[in-house]
Amino acid sequence: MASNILPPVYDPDTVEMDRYRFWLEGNYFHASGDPNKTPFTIVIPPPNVTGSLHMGHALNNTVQDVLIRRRRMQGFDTLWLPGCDHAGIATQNVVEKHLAEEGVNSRELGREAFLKRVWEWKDTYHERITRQLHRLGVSCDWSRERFTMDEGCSRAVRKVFVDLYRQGLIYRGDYMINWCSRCSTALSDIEVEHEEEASTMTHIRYPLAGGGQNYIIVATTRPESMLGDSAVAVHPEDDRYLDLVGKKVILPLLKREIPIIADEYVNPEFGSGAVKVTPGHDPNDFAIGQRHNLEVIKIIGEDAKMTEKAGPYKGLDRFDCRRQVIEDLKTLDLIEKIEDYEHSIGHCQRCDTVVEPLISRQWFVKMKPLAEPALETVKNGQTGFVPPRFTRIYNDWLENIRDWCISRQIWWGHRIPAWYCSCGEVIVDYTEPESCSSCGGSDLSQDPDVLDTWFSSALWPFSTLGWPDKTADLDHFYPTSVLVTGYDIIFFWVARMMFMGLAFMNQVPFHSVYITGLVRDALGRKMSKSLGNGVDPLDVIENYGSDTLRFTLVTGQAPGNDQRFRQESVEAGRNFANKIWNVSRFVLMNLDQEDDQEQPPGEFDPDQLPDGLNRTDRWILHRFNETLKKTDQLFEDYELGEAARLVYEYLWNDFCDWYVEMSKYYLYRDDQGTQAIEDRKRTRELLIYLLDGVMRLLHPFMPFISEEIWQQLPNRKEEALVVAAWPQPGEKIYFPEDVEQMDMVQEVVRAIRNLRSQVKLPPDQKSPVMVKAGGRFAVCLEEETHHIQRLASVSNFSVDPEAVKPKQALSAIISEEIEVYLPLEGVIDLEAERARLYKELSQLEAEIKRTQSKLNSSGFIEKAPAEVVAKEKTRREEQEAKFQKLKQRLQELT
RNA sequence: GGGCGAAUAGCUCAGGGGGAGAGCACCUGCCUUACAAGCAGGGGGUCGCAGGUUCAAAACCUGCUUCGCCCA
Repeated sequence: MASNILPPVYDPDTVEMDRYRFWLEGNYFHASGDPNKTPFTIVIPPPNVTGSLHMGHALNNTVQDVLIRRRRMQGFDTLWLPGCDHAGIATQNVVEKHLAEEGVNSRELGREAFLKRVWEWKDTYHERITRQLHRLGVSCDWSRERFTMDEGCSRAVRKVFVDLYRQGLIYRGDYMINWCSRCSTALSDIEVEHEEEASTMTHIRYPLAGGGQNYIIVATTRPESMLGDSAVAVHPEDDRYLDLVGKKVILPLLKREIPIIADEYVNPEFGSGAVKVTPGHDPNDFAIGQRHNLEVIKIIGEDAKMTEKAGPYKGLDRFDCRRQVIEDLKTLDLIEKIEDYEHSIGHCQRCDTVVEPLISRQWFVKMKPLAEPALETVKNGQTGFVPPRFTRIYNDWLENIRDWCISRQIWWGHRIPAWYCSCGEVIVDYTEPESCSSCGGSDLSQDPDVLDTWFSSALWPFSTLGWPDKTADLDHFYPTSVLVTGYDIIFFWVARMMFMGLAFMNQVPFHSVYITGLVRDALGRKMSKSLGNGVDPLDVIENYGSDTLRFTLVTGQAPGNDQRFRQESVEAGRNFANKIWNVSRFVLMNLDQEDDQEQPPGEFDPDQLPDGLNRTDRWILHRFNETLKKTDQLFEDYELGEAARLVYEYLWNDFCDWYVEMSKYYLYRDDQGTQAIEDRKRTRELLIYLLDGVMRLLHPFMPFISEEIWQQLPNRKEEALVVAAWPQPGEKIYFPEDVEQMDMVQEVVRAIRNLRSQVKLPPDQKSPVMVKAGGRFAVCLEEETHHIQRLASVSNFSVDPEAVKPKQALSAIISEEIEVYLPLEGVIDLEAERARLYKELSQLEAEIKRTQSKLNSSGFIEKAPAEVVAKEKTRREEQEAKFQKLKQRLQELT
C-alpha cells in the first residue's frame, strides 16, 4: 500500500497544496481562549500592505511559526495573531506612484476619492500577503486577524491619543521637525536616514558692522542657509573673539545686521571657531537661538523652495539657491575657500529625498515620562532581548530620547482626533464633537493630518486583543510571550510597544524579544529593489517547497545575525526533505510483510520497554532520547538553527545511516523462526515509533512533509500532527553502555570499509575479516557479526583474542585491544600499504608528542582536574599501544 | 567621535577553557531492492594579528587590522 502511495522523489507541490487546507479545515490554528490552559501568544509583526512579502518576512514568520507550532504541540493555548499594517507614508507613496502611471494626480483626485483607491490597493495586497503566508505554512489564527486601520484598532488609537493629550503627554506646537518635501510631510527623527556623502565646506567672510576691512569667517556645508542666519556664535572662552562678542556683522547678500554671540555649544577647535546660526533650519542652531532669543527665519518652505524671506532668491529650489549664493558670494569676494568635506546628510526613509529641518506646527508625544518605565522593565528583566546585546541598543535610545513628532501631512492613516473651532478652541475627543465646548459654535473642522503609522503599531499587542474593551482575549493572552522582529525596528516598534503597553496595560507587551538578522544575497549584499538582487520567497517555494525554504532559513540563522541566502543552502535543504521522504518510504514499505497477517506491528511504548530489545534498538532509542533533550534545551534558549541542525544530524546520521541500515538485517532475514519473527515485529514497531517521533520533532521546522508522512503512519492516536503531542524523553531509556559498544561496532565497520577502499574492493565483492579483540568489546563485536557483515561487505567475520595477522592482509589498529585484519587473495601493494601505515604512524607520533608534553608538565598533573589527567593518561596508554602495533606492522612489511 | 557585530577548511557558516566541526565544492569507488537530490571512503585548517590570564586558549581579557551595522 504505502509503496504505491509514495513516489521515490519528493514532490512538495502535491503535498503542500492540500495540507494547509487540511489544517484550516481542521481549525487547528484556532486558539481556544480557555482560561484553564496556559496561553502562548505571539502577535505578528504586521506586514505593510504596500506590496508582497520578501525574504525577511519569510524568515521572521518561519521563526514565529516554529515557536508557535512547538508550543501548540506542547499543549499550550497558542495564539498567533495575524494582521497587516496600513503603512501610512509607504502605502500613500506607492498608490500615488501607481495613480501617476495612470495619469492621475492624487492631490487633484481629492482626499476621499484617493482614500477609496488606497483601500482598494489595500484589499488587493492584503489578499496577496495572506496567500503568501498560507504558502509559507504559518499557523496563524486567521479568525482573529486584524488590520491597523480596522474599527477596533482605530478606536484604540483615538483612545490613546485623547488620554495622552489629557495627561499632558501629547501636545501641539511649533518646533523643528524633519520635513520631506517630496512626501510633503513631517517625519520623526528616526524616519530620517543619515548617509555619509561627499560634499563641500564653504568658508564665508562675514564683514563686521561699522565698516573697515575686518570680517569673521564662518564655515558651512549649506551656504544657502546663510540667508536665514540670525547670529554668528563663538565659544565664550575663545580669546580670538572675546572682544567681538556683542558686536555685529553684516550678513552678506541680504545685508542684515546680526549679532555675534557667545555660546558653549561652539567648538573652538573646529574651522575658524565661529559658526553661523540659522535657527530656522538646523536643530542645533534652533537650540542656540532659543538660548539667545534669536529670530527664527524660515527661508526654505515646505516645497523645498526659497521663501520671500530669502529676498531675491525667493522661489529658487534650495539646491539651485546654494549654487547661486556661492556664485554671488564669489562675485563679492566673500568666499575664503571651499574645501571638500564629507558629512552625513539626512534622507527620507521612504523616498530618499534630502530632508529639510524646519519649524512647523505639529503634534508631539512627550517622551521622557513614557520612556522611564520602558527602561525600568527591561532593566529588571520583565522583558528580555535575545540575544541580550540588543538590550543596550534599546536602552541607549530610550535614555537619549527626544519628543516624538506624530503628525503626518498625508491622507492615509488615522486622522488626528482634534477639532478646531473658528473661535480658536482646540477640542480633542474620542468622537467628533457636535459643538465647540468653549463658544458653543458648530463651525468645527478636524485636523487634516494623520498619525505616524508607528503610533498605531505601538498599540498592536493590545489593540488586536480587543482593547480598549475588557475582552476575554485581552485577559487571557496579554502580555504576549515573545515578539519576533528584526533589529532594524527596535526603535520604531519594539520600544514604542513597550512604553505604550506599560502606559495603557500596566504590563509589558511581551516577555521576550527575539531579534532576527537580515537575509542578504549570496554576496552578502542587502536585498533591494534597485539592485534587483532580491530573491522572491514564493519562487523558492515553487521550486523547492515551503519546508525547504523554512529549513534553509532557520538553519542559516543565529539570533541577531545576518545570513546570506544561497542557492546551495536551498539545495541542501531540498536534499534533506528528499531524505526524509525516502526514509519514510522505506519504513512504510516494510510494514506490510506477509507475517503481519498474524502479527501486525503493535505500538512501541517507551515507558513500557518490551523484552527483547537488542543493542541496536537500545542504541537508537538512547540517541533519540538525547536528541529530544538537547533539542528542547536549544528551543528554550531560542537556538532554533542549532535545534534544526541537531534534528538533521540525528535523522540523517543515526537513524538513516545506521539504524535503518541495521534494521534491514531483521526485516529481510530469510528465517521463519520465532526469534526472527519476533525481531521483525519489534523492528517494525520501533521504526514506526522512531519515525513518528522524529516527525514530531521536525514538525515545527518542516510542517508540510512531516504532517504528510505522519498521516500515513499506523497506530496514530491524534488526528493531526499539528496538534499531536510534543515528544517526551522516555525515562526508562538510558543505555550509555550500548552507545559505547555501538560506537565500537561503528568504528570497526568504518575501519573495514576504509581498508576495502584502499584496495578499491567493490561492495559486491565480499571478503573475510578477522578481528583480534580481547577485553570488553570482544563479546559485543561477535554478537553484532551480522550487522558488521552487512554494513562492511564482509563474508566471514571472526573475533578471536589470539588472532594473528595473515601475511597477505591489510590491518587497522583501532585500540589497544582491537585490531582488524583484511586478508587479500592477491598480492597486496606493499609499497602503498607501507606508505599508508607510515603516514598513520607519523600522525600518531605528533599526537603522542602533544599528550606526553601535557603529562610531563607538573602544573598539569597538579592543577588540572583529576578526571582530565586520568583521561590524558588513558589516552597516552592507548597511543603507546597503537604506536607499538603500528611499528610492528610496518616491520612485517619490510 | 561612541557603540555593536563579524574574521574558523576553497565557499557559506556552526561551535565555544581539556584532541578543529557541518553543508557545499574537491578526489576515489559504487545505478547495494528508501533515496545518484543517494551510498561508502578520502584530502584539506598556526580558528585575522600581537600581547596577557591559565597547568591548559580557537574559545576568556587587552590592544590592533579589515569588513559591516547602529548612534551622534
